[in-house]
Amino acid sequence: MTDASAAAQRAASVPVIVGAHAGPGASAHDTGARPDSDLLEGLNPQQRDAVVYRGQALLIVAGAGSGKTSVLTRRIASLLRTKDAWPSQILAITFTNKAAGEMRERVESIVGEAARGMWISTFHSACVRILRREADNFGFTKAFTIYDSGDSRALIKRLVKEHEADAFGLTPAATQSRISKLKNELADAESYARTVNMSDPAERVFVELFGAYQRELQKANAFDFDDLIAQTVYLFRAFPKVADVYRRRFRHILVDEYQDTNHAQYALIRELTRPIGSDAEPYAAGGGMMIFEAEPAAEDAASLTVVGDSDQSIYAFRGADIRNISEFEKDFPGAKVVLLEQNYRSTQTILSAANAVIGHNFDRKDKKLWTDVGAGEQIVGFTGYSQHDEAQFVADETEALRRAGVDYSQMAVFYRTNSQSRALEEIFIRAAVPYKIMGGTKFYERAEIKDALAYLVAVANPADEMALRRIINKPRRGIGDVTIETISRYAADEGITFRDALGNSSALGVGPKIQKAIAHLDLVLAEASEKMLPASGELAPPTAVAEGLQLLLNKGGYYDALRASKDPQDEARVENLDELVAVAREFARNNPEGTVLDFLTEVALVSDADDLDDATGSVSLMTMHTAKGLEYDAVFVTGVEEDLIPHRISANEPGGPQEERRLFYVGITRARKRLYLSLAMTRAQFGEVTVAMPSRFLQEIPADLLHWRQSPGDVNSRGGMQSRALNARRPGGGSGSGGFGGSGKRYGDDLVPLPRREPSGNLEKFANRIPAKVRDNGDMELGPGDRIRHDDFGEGKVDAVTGEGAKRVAHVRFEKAGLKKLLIKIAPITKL
DNA sequence: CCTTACATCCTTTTT
DNA sequence: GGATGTAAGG
Repeated sequence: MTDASAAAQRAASVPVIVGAHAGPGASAHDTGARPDSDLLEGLNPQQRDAVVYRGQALLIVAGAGSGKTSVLTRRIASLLRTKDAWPSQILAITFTNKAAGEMRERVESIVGEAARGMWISTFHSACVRILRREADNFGFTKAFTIYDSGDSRALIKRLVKEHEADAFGLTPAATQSRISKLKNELADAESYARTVNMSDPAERVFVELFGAYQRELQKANAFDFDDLIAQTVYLFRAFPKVADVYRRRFRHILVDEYQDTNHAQYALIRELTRPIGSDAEPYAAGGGMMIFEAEPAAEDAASLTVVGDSDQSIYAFRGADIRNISEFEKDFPGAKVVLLEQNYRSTQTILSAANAVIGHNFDRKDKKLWTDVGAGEQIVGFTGYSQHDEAQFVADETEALRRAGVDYSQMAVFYRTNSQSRALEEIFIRAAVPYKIMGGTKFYERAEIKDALAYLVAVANPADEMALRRIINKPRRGIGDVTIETISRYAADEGITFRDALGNSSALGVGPKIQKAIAHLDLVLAEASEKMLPASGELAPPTAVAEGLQLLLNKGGYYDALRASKDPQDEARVENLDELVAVAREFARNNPEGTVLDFLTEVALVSDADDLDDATGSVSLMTMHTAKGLEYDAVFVTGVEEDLIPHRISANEPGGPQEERRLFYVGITRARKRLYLSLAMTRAQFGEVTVAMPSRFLQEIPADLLHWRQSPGDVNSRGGMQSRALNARRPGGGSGSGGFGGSGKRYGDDLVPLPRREPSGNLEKFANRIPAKVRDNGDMELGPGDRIRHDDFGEGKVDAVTGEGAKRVAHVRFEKAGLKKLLIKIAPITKL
């Protein structure tokens, strides 16, 4: 509501007055010079179109690096400048909170104060805002909390156990992902039950679980991530009057990364862009497309702008439906489509490689990125013997770039799975390269942080029994499962909540020691509650959250327990908790009126990518998923191996290999000037060393674009365990036996055998050819004293053998090369 | 009720 | 290799 008054205030200071609800109409841009002409400077004709178009529906197909963020921000600025919209009429949806923050900043830098009052946020944040306002309408309270995937997994785990559902193959993980998928399709337990054969006991149990899960959430006054969207849609459908409030308010809706929206998000957009008052009468809801009813007053519907690129759709696994974007024109008849193909980010070499790779996806609209900045450097390829060797190459190369004047913050290292970061991290530490891991074991997923937050939840939302159960014995208070069950039964018998039962510790019939512990916990929670949630009408001081948190941790005994512990990790845990308190203080500074709930909401909805990268002066490490939307001068894509990218699991999923290719495409198009593709011949995956094969995607890159610093062939014919990063040998010579994939496994649908391109230069003749087999010495027996010959190092004597099985390492003293460690299974050695 | 030892599963990707 | 779960003993 402050938005509205702020807008009104500004309205007084500008010459053109537009009625409060009279939307666009008489816009200013028909007369004379455009008020937004400065916004169009430096834009190409297509970008211009996208900024100035005014109509019901606009699809901006924005290839990687085509300046879409700039277009989107200028479009918003233009809407404001031309008085086609008030700030409060704009709803812009981005993929991450960070993207939202950046967009807001950029709009503000153009139009200044006038940007206030816009909603620029993620789907999830926007829905929380709406739900908090409307929660009382449908069986929740404003104090609802948000379950992240860990929370809901814990709940599901408990339910699976209670229903003995694992007997039907319903593991917690499987159940969770099925429920999530269904929610993304806007199904609930009842509607799902109608579609399946309920005589199948497994289905019956699943429906039972789904229903129980939902009841538990409601009882706990909590939403999970998927609910935030789906329940908002239900809210709008069940209460058209409420929906109309938001339809009236948001006249211009803009959605970024539209290719990654799922059905629920699509439905939400659909609801918001209906004409006001249009669903006074019921309409066919539920699965699939809804037909746009003949609307009497189409101009009443909000205008919709979506931006996306189907080649960058990488979230199908969590329900993103590429049809949302590919059928946009069908969904919104008369929609205007603008195509942005000129790339302002990368060199032509990088773009050609990207085009070639993505061109292998069939069933896609052909789109070719181009640039006028020139070819630039060749892509560099490197093959390490192990992931450590590969990491060493990356570290050495970052150092070389640094010396050449590239700032660390302009370099990034990508990988497919989070676990790959470990090897990189080890080497980076040793090489003293400053780095920052985005994501990974996330701060807010650490046990101690979750515990601390559970304390806050226990205060802010007493209905949330999960949170209470989590902290009731942390630190150890002697309250185990038996006691918890006792409390739970007592609460049920008395018809009170679990939280209230804690207040009656003397009535529980537990031992005096335990009774005292419960009473103490109850007291601490009550005290914190008083601090953070003053009686209605009063406002808690900004510092209340931070102080309340400290109170809980101190008086609750959490800090003491950690400090008393002799586990060295607990020291780090204390530091993490201190950091959380600091986060709470920071929050208070930015949101003087922020409540505990606001704090918890913010914390629940931050993502890795948000974890702000003022990584000033450090190299960024992240997954390719996290990399979406970012760009760097130099990019290293590591682990370019079969089973990793494309990931092994994707092989059996419909469309899996294609999505993996898009992911790889996203990775390489992040690079501005330099792109490195690296892999390792062996990779330690959960203890065992496995032999890795070069990714099929490497073959899809034209040979003349890729210069192998050390090709898979080099590694195959010559051996060794230490890094070759700095003294890399020339590629070519003697390498490149055999073709690709010979006897190897086959994957998925799209392993297309490529005719080999004739390489342009002789020097790198077979450089891009990928060998089928890696050397394998089988179970070569070696022991101390044995003499061996190594292809590179010559003869030497074995000092010792360590490790087991495939990981056996020989420590060898060579006559010329000195002491080396060799992985016996694959080193190019023969026993003498 | 807590601690320890052993077993098992696992690894995509995330709001 | 790591986290998480189960069984046994204290």
